[in-house]
Amino acid sequence: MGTTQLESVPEPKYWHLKTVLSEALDSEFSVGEILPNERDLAARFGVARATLRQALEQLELEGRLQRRRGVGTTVAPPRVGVAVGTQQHAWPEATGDVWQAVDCTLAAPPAAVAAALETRPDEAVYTVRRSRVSHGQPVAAELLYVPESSVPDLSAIDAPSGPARARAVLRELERLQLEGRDSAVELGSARADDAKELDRLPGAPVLVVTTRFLADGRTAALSVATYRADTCRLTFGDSGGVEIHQGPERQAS
Amino acid sequence: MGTTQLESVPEPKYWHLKTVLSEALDSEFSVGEILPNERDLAARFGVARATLRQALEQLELEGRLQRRRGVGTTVAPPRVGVAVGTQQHAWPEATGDVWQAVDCTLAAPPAAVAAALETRPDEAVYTVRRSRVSHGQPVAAELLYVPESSVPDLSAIDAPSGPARARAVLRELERLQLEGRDSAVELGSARADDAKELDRLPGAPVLVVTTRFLADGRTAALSVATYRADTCRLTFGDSGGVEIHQGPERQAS
DNA sequence: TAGTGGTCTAGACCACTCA
DNA sequence: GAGTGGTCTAGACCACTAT
Repeated sequence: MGTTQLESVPEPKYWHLKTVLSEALDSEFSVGEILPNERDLAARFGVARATLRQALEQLELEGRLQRRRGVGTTVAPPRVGVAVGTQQHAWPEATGDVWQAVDCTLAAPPAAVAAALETRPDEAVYTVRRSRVSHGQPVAAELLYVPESSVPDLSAIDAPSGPARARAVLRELERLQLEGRDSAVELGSARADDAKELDRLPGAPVLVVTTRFLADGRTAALSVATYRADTCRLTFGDSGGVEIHQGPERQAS
Repeated sequence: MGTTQLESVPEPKYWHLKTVLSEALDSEFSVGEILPNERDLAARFGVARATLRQALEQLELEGRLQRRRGVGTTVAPPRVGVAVGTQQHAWPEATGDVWQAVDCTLAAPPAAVAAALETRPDEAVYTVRRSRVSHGQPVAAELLYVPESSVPDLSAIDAPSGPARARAVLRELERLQLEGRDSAVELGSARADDAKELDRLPGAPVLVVTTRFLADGRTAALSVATYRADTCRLTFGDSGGVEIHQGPERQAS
């Protein structure tokens, strides 16, 4: 057969498409610009819409695109670097403007949380819900679990409800001598409640940062923070963190 | 039609499927067990294969499943915790068995790397390729960029080729006084070469850890490590890192 | 109401693994 | 060669946003 070039390893169409689009984004589009709609793009490249969508999904996963139902697909700005655990021995900041307390409940925690906290499954635990905003966009939703025994001086009277109670718990927590912290990062998909708070659809890819705060020789608090994977770059360590935007990515094929 | 329950917020089928499958995995399957094939599963749940696949993809993203072409879908073991930057002031280990040197070249680096290294774009940089294995599985592929000026005493004679040269570069690097390191974690998709090394298909989700090593008041080396997102939990900090496996995940709906 | 992305279907063929 | 997951098509309808 007179195929022009016999590809030894035939690249999937969507993969090739992704490369082409990626280069077009670099050279022909600027941040915030709206792309043609999916039906037009698919027709232009001569593929089915599902195939085009596979390419767009990857580009969205890599933080190059932003898609919103009813609106369209736009070129995403570079990922924002969010500091995570810069200070090895700092409590989750109660004040400052990065985290905003949303709510606080007192109840028995999920079994997995109780295990990580090394509390009895029936011991009541404060669950503080916070959200983090950066550059005007919501970037993370956090659940902070604080065993009642970590904040013994907190009385229900001090903390009547909601955000006020959350702040009271955080204030009490800071009185403890923090000895260290452990973190872990893994990929997850947004639960319905987190997705809503992050302005994404359920199932959207997120980076889950689990942090254990150690004080008095035990786990004094546990934070499970869910970051938008499409828009965030988590930075650790002394200073700001490295930014490498690989630019036009050439496929080795 | 006599639909049993009129869902006020109709959950997508694939989302509901994912929940059902997730529960089945918890209660009826054990690690390593093979699931029925996709065509059978789709028929059993009364959905198109594409819809079923959407659910499976999510579960794979969350590290619950492992799929291999030509073989089948199996229940994945819990994610392995891999230590990343446990020691704030440690060079990338040259010895030890976690990282294995694969290759080493000396050439002008990509522009983005040169910028992060603060070298002239034409300055030659050693590119050390290493792979990391954990529990017998490849978990990460790394490119370590070391400017020639960081290892001035290295001569071509010391390092004839391949892995030997890579080890020589690492040895020289360790002689510098390390002042600190910066890391950043973000979501990416595997390039073709990394995918091959990680035993995944191109485009597979990966956690990209970019680390800058500081010595002599400048960036002495830059590491770009690509971790399998499906099998890895990256741990930072003093000790091992937290493990929270949420178990059966109840959807708030 | 028009236009967007999100979901879903019922097929088809391909690339790969393994007996 | 049989069976698996991976890719692709050409439709359809739905949920959401803006006007």
